[in-house]
Amino acid sequence: MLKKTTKANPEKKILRGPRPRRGTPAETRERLIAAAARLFNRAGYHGTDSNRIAREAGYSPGTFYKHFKEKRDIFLAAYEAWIISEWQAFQVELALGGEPHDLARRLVELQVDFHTRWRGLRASLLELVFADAVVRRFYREQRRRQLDLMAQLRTNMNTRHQSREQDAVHIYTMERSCDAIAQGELTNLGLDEAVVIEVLVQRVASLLEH
Amino acid sequence: MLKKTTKANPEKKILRGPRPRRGTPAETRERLIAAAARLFNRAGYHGTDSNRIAREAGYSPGTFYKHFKEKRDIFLAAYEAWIISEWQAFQVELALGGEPHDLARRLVELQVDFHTRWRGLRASLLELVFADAVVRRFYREQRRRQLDLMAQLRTNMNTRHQSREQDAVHIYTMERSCDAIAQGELTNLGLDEAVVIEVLVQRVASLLEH
Amino acid sequence: MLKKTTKANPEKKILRGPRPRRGTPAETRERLIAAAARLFNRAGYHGTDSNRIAREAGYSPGTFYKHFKEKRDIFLAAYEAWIISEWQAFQVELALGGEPHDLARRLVELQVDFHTRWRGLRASLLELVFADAVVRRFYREQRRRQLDLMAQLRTNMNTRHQSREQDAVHIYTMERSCDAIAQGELTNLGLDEAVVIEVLVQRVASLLEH
Amino acid sequence: MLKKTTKANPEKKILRGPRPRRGTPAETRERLIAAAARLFNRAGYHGTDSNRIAREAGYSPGTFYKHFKEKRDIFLAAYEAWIISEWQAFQVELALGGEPHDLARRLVELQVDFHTRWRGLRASLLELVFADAVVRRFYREQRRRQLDLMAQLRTNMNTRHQSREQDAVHIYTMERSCDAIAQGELTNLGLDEAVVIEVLVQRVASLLEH
DNA sequence: CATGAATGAGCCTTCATTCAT
DNA sequence: AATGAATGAAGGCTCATTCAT
Repeated sequence: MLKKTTKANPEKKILRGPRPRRGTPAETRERLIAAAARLFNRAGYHGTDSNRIAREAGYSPGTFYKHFKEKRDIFLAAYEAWIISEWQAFQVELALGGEPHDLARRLVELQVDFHTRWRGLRASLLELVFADAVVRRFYREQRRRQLDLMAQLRTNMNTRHQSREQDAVHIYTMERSCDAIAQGELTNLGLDEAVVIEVLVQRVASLLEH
Repeated sequence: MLKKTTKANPEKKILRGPRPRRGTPAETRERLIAAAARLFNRAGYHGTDSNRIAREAGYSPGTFYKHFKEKRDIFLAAYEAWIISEWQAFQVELALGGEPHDLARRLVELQVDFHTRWRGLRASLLELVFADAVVRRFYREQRRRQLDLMAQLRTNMNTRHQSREQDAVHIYTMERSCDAIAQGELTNLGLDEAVVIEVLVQRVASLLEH
Repeated sequence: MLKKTTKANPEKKILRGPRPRRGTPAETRERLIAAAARLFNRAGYHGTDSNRIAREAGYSPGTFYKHFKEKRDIFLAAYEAWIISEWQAFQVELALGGEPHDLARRLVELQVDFHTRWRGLRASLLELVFADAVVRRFYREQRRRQLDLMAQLRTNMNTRHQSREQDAVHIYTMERSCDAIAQGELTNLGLDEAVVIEVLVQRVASLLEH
Repeated sequence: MLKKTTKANPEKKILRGPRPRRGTPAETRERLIAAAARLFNRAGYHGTDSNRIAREAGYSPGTFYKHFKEKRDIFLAAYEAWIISEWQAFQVELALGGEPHDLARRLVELQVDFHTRWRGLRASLLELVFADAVVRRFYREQRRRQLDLMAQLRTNMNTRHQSREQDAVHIYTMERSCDAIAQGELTNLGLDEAVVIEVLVQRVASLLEH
């Protein structure tokens, strides 16, 4: 009753990822998040199970739960990783500056690129935001920052004035269009992605001009 | 005699929906779809189980699977029901006509209304489109019809010329903005929904003008 | 993602109990409770897993959870089954009546017998009463009935007067002694079970005499 | 920068016990046993995990398993610690002597006190004795000593003669009644603990008189 | 046409235990 | 002597789906 007998289970040894064993907790955490991001982007949140994430990162199920209280938490962590990385890349482009139209193009391409690489996570995001209060709160917080940033940019760059509500519509336009490109929707419908991108570039550019 | 222990499903018999029992297959099917739509919109696709749908409609699990090969199928059916109803309402408004700005307002409000009532299904839609090839095909088909309709409208109404790509971006803008309103995102962020709606109305109106 | 592929798992077919398939829910429930009682009495609560209970009853894991919300619930149900059956047997002996000493002996032997057959469940009971608030409430309720019954018997039989507190100590004495016999503790320590039983019989008899 | 996502074990570093680190092996062992006793008495054996015991004592899981081969072993060690301490206290009272009734009262109160402080461990004891052969052997050994002591006391004090079997019943009565008091069962049922204690005192006193 | 009991694969999560440092 | 990251078997529970009536 008390003592567990060990059973041989040879297949359990087949690990997909590398087998790090012993690193700093931070490294392990990062590997888990990276693995989760990969899998979420391949199969979505509901198509990915926590044991598989651990295995993909080269760990066992227990390790997963040493770092994340529940499956949802690693989704949030991966989501955050995406936000941070997209954000940084965005800041880099902004800092580089350039002609409004050029800058706009680079920004749009950046967003398309990120939405493509994170499309699985993004596809799951809406359902989780709808169904899970914790994800919703986190999501709203990101949105708030995004709007704050846009407002601040408008001030700094002395761009065409518009309201936070107009900013929101702009964000939604960009976001949904980039998702469509990322999901291959346009190509699939016989539309020309380049044209859509050009439309988006125009919109962004018109914001950047004073 | 003695206190009864907890029963797992004491409410099993309590059916939420009416208790139709015996009707034409078509009626049964409709009731199931209506029940599914209600539940999907309350808890999302993954938050709704097929037995519960049957129960909500007043049927048993077996009946569910007599009418739908798998859970996904009833999602598609509910999705289709939404599309058709929104579509019809849209046509009615179009037929009523009126001043471009007025018509635009009615159309925007219509879409907001539908997206609000179907927000749970819509929230699940993207993940399913991403993860499931059949849903994806169905979704693409709807999109194609939508684009065809817009193109046709443009011709009929002799409106401002724009490309299918521009139509797509317009659709995305409307869709994502209406979702945000439906999910309560704007209110939650302290934005004024009325202002956003006004922005959308302007965009639609500008399309309706020649 | 959505569709699960069926995997062959031949060993899963090995069921220990009979394979009833389709009976009334009440029958299924009874079989599950009987199986749980058997296993709890063999290995204790923590040494018994819910899947095993289902299998022992001839069902699959899902069936278990159709009838019991959680593992604890079937423990309570088995506990109740024991209480009811011991109770009925006790009433039968009381109704048969007889000489105080004879009756006392039959009652003691009855209790020893029941504690022996239910020793595993009894062994787990205390820990659960301690650790689980729901089990505790249920347990207390049984105790209250037991005390009520003793009080009532005293009145009816016009037996030697004693307080509810004295009743409690009597109950504890009987209970713990019967557990010890049931667990084989006495034999194991080289004591004579018959002598202990005689001591208990004397105590019960002295209560039955006026 | 961005809001941190939930961490599984943010409190991992927060140690409940003092932070001893480095001491003689015997000290470490004692601290672990003390921590285990505390936790077992709070949540029972199955409600306490070995890592938590280590943490509570200010050590790591590895240290735990350096000192105890398995979780069961620390249970036995805590159990033994209780037996020894109760035993010593008992001897002290006996040595103090006094009027039979006074002595009896002190002994009963002593036992109630110990059973109260060790109630979680005691609650788990029966299940472990039932389910685990090693615990069972240990437990039986304690019982044997207890009976031996009683026999010896009877000889020394020239008390009323009774058999080992009668001793056993006496022990069971005391034990189970004290457990009930310790678990709050009596208060919970509206009985008067003081009265029960008085009953027990009478029983012990009658043994101490010649 | 409908039932609903039963299925069983598999997911999430825990926790006793190990071992490289 | 101690650490603590990592393990992995296994348990509780769910839910899409089937099938005998």
